[in-house]
Amino acid sequence: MQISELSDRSGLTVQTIKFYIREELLPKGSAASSTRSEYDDRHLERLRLIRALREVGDLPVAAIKRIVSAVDDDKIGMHELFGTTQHALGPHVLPPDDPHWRAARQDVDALIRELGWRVAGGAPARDLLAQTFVALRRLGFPITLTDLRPYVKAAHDVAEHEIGRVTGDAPRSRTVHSMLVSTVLYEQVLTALHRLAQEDASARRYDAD
Amino acid sequence: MQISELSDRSGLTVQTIKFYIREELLPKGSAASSTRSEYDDRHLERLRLIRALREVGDLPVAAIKRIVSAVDDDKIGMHELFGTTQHALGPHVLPPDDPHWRAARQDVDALIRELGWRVAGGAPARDLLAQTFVALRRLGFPITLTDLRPYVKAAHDVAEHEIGRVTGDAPRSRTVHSMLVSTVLYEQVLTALHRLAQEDASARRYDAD
DNA sequence: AGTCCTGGATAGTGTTGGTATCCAGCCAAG
DNA sequence: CTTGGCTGGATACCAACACTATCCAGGACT
Repeated sequence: MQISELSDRSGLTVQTIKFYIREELLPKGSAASSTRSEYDDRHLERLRLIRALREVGDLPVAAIKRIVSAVDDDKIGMHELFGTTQHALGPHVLPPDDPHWRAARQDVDALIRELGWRVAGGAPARDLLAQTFVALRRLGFPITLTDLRPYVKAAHDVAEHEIGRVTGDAPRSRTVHSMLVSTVLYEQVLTALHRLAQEDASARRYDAD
Repeated sequence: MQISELSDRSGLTVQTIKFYIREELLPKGSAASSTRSEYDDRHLERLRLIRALREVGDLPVAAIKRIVSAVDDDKIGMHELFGTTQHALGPHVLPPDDPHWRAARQDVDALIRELGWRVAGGAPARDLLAQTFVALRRLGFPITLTDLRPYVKAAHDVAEHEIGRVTGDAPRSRTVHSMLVSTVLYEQVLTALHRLAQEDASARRYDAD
């Protein structure tokens, strides 16, 4: 397959594919001559993955690079890859050394401990949650455990379902893709449905019609 | 209050505040002299809102501008403001005229109809969901109604809880803030908890320990 | 022989979200 | 009544990001 066919089948321009090769998101094709390379289905599949992570997951190119190099490293186990993905998802802002922030972060840590969840201490999602706690408090809407309960339940139920869906007895590349799909794409599914459900609830509450 | 105090209390630099005034996110202070303006608590509160929408919600400045001008317009009702916020959240990519995409969009519309949800036809979240459908299909993980069920339930439960929490008998500004908080900030809460729950599930599944 | 495509390199583009600087004018402290 | 710091307003500048455009010479197909 030439690069132009790869372009047609992936829906990305030749320039963009070259750019991804330069950035090491996509491996080079095998050189057939000094001015021609051969690409195969693995290149195509990789491009589709990149496109999904970029367009749906809105991940920066640098984050995708970290993910795909973990994907390509056979020594990296599934749970480790999970951690890599979580780091790629962000947030990418490092928390300030602020007393409010430290308190929020401790609240988050306490919550996770209380729930008995096994989550790495350095998981970025801890910071993400702490960040919202700080913002909510600043805006005069402090969050309580009661407020959180429905979210915890929803998150838990959905995650439970997701982990069951990741294929177990399949080639590594399939399992890995299935995991990335679960974390990055289904996160958007949940977000989209959440927004739709909110609009419905708002219509029922405010829009008599 | 001078601008420097506003800066200290909001945690934003003077330059950034000036920038927000230029971009019409924040109204000017009342001119006390040709080189001095007076700011009040409403300015501070507005800045805190802007900061939350930027840093937690990751909304672009232009989107925040649209939100705050809807907030400031007393003629705009709560449900209408909801729609404005949804549009501000995106996605900001307009869908291509592609048969796969149209099919996905029809699936989404059918789903919403089946659920009986009252959602505007032009709601951007429809496109967001359709976009994930297309990507999932392209990656060889087509989504089914069964896959969606837990997400629908989770989204519905959480939204139901949220709409109940929006204060009813309070000054408009408080109600409006409470609505924005529910949509933008609690979306991040749900996302963060989802990621944490996934990591826990992954640890239990893959990381014997 | 001519036309098209290619790999590889380098430079340029548009958007976003601020920063930095400069300039007078003012205001309060000494 | 001067002096030092802060101000509004204007303008310029900047870095990151994700491409996009151009150019080149060397194949390859027709």
